[in-house]
Amino acid sequence: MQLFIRPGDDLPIYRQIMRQIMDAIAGGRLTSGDQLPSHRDLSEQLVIAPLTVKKAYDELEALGYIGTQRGRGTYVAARLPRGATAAQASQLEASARGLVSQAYLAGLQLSDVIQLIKDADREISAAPGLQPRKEGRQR
Amino acid sequence: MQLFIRPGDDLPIYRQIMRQIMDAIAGGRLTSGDQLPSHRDLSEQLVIAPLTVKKAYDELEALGYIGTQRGRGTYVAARLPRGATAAQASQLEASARGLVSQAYLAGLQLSDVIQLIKDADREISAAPGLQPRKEGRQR
Amino acid sequence: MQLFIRPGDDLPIYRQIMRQIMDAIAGGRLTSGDQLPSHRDLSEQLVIAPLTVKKAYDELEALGYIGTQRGRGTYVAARLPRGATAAQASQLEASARGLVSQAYLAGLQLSDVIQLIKDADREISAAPGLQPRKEGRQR
Amino acid sequence: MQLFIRPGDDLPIYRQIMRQIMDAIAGGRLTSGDQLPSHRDLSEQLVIAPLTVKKAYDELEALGYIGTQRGRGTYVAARLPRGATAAQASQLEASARGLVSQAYLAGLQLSDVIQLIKDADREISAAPGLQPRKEGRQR
DNA sequence: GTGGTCTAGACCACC
DNA sequence: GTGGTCTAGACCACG
Repeated sequence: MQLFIRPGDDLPIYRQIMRQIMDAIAGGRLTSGDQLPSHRDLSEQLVIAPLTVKKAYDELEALGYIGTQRGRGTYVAARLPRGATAAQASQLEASARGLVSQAYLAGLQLSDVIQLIKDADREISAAPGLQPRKEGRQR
Repeated sequence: MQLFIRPGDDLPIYRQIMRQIMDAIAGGRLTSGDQLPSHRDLSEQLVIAPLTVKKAYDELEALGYIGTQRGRGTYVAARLPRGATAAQASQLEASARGLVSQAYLAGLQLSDVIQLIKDADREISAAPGLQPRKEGRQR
Repeated sequence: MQLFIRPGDDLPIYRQIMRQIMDAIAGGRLTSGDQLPSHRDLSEQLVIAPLTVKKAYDELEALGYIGTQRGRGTYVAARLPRGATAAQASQLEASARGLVSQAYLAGLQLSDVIQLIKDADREISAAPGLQPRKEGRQR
Repeated sequence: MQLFIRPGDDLPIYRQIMRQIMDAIAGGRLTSGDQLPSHRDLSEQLVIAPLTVKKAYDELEALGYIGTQRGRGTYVAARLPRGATAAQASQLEASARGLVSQAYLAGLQLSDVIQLIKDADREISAAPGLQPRKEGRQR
């Protein structure tokens, strides 16, 4: 299980957790049915309050990425909310625009940005990240 | 002068202003020496508190993008802070990673993301955006 | 025997079971003296823990809907607890209020809600639901 | 401002709050743009922890009923999430089914249930409930 | 043991 | 003042 948080970061801890889990799903390292560690275990491991992890899980559940079953655990949703909504699409455009603008201010060219994207793709697809807890394994 | 803010957005208003001005600089629609509207005028136009605009200007000044000349107004800095700092570089990587991850969750492919980037490039370079207030044109 | 459970549901599994049995009694598909499947059989069929079914039966027994005869099985009670208690009445009002509110938020009218009620009535009275295990038919 | 909670209730406090606010919206006593009391004020008034109210507000926001603006307050959403989704529709059917079943067990007839619905309609539309805090008013 | 709820504080960013 | 985040506990319901 590799999940990293940077306590003083600009991004709230619970969002760092959300993002890493969503990254793992996006990269295929977590797929439908995989069990996530209990929010208590994860909080212990990351040395943060259980509620903080729970908040991340709650939001992910509200977004449809994971589902919880009382007394049993938390799992990656069977049907992931794919399919670009209009809102998603416009947000992606805004993000792309932000990235490009940011890059130009730093003196990069369009080709440099595209290289950045390719690097990110490789990183997301390959990163070891988050070890799901499959059936009886783990302690 | 076209500047748009969304009050309920995730991004604080003052950051929305900062970003749009930085975008305009990145896109060449604002260049060294161009005058920005006074924070009072801008606040009136956007129907927000003057302090909020002032905060955006202050931060931009602290970052070196603009400079104020007491009694004369606010101008885009003569020497813009180009040149990728280490911090900037790592932040760009993080942004790229976020964009790609977000896109994959929405079901897009790497090629789709690259297209998004190209679209953003065109939009940033061409958009009319922020109309600088050149020389004497007052109000 | 048709009994359906949704593991990740808001309602605990044991309550889903209780509700479906109470529905069957309300709809006349189960009546006084009908035998219910053993909690072990039912748990096997639903692929859940036997304790969960037992809890549902225990609660139903505490409420007076069913009775167990040691060594013989579980049966629908001879004298069902009809007669609206004050508590039941106020709960019914609360449920009705919840339903109406929920419907209005979804854009429905009063008449639509009444239609929903009529549909539900038809469904409850007619549905095949829970097949009681009459007399000697064993497994 | 009238909002009532029953601490020991079956329904969690934060859901009681959610429901009453949704009821108020459904009944037209709260409409788009109305400001809700701050979660701190409301928590004080109800004598519960601020986080509990906040959780109710958070969930309502996730559902699209209200929106928050940092530093300004919380408001009823401009565009309420009307329009029966498939999920909403099936949930309404389930609720209706539950109500009817519950009523029959209590010995009521179909006509009695319809009367219950009509009573609930009157109550929701007329109840004084939740006083929105319009512009400068309040304290 | 798992998730669900709640408390009573705290500090920060924003407007 | 507002909302946003976080802590370090606690108790309960569920399976």
